[in-house]
Amino acid sequence: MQEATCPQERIAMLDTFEALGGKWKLPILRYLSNRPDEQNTFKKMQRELGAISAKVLTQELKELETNQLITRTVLPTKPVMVAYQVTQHGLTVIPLTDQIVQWGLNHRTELR
Amino acid sequence: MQEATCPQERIAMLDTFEALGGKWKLPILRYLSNRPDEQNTFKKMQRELGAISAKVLTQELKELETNQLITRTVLPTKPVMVAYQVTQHGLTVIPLTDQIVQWGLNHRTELR
DNA sequence: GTAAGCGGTAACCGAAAGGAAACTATGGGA
DNA sequence: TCCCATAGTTTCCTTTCGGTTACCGCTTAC
Repeated sequence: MQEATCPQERIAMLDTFEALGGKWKLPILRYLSNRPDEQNTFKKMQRELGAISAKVLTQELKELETNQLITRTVLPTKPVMVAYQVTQHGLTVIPLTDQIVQWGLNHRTELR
Repeated sequence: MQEATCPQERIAMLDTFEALGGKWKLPILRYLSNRPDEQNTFKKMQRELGAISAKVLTQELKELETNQLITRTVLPTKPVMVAYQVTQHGLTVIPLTDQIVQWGLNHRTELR
């Protein structure tokens, strides 16, 4: 009897969703990859990303850092600032998000 | 001042998640795309996909049909059977899922 | 008649996700 | 002294997601 679904594929997909799942991780990675040379501080990101709360932003940034997709740097400024940057590994997500965007555009035209 | 995030990209991503989101839609599409010539009936899929409940399977299939990613055919058998097939449009999801699988594999090796 | 297989539907539940508001600690300026 | 800004943390709340169980109508086999 044939295998229902290839288990290692399922596991790989689950790995991806675990690292990139959640409402804001992909937007955050796209945001940071568009601003590789700026001081992407917490408050600046919160202002510019849209309607994300501090709690969720903290959470998503932590998980991205755990998965080595971004780095966190504390700056020696007077009110301490923290800057986030996308890593080399984090940049590998961009082609994937590009394809997600492309599929969404195509899907919309497909439905008329 | 620069745009925080390109709004049309965000919308396209949300479109994709709306059509493909949920625990089982991608596995179902991969399952069906691997069996284009079989009678993929409800019960057979439920048995072979793993731990999916009838309620959720019904739900996911409905949404996939709404988005024209699969077709639903009632067969003229004595106990009525229903067969599902992936559409041409549904097949366009496969390259995307391939990349999701690939990224998951790569991510695992990246973390050692 | 009764049980089994088909393709569902309806009611209920618990867990998780995400958002709002208040709060922390630090330091600078009026 | 009070207020502002930084970067969070904590508590509470609502919504959503997926799963369990029971049930329906239909047909065939025992």
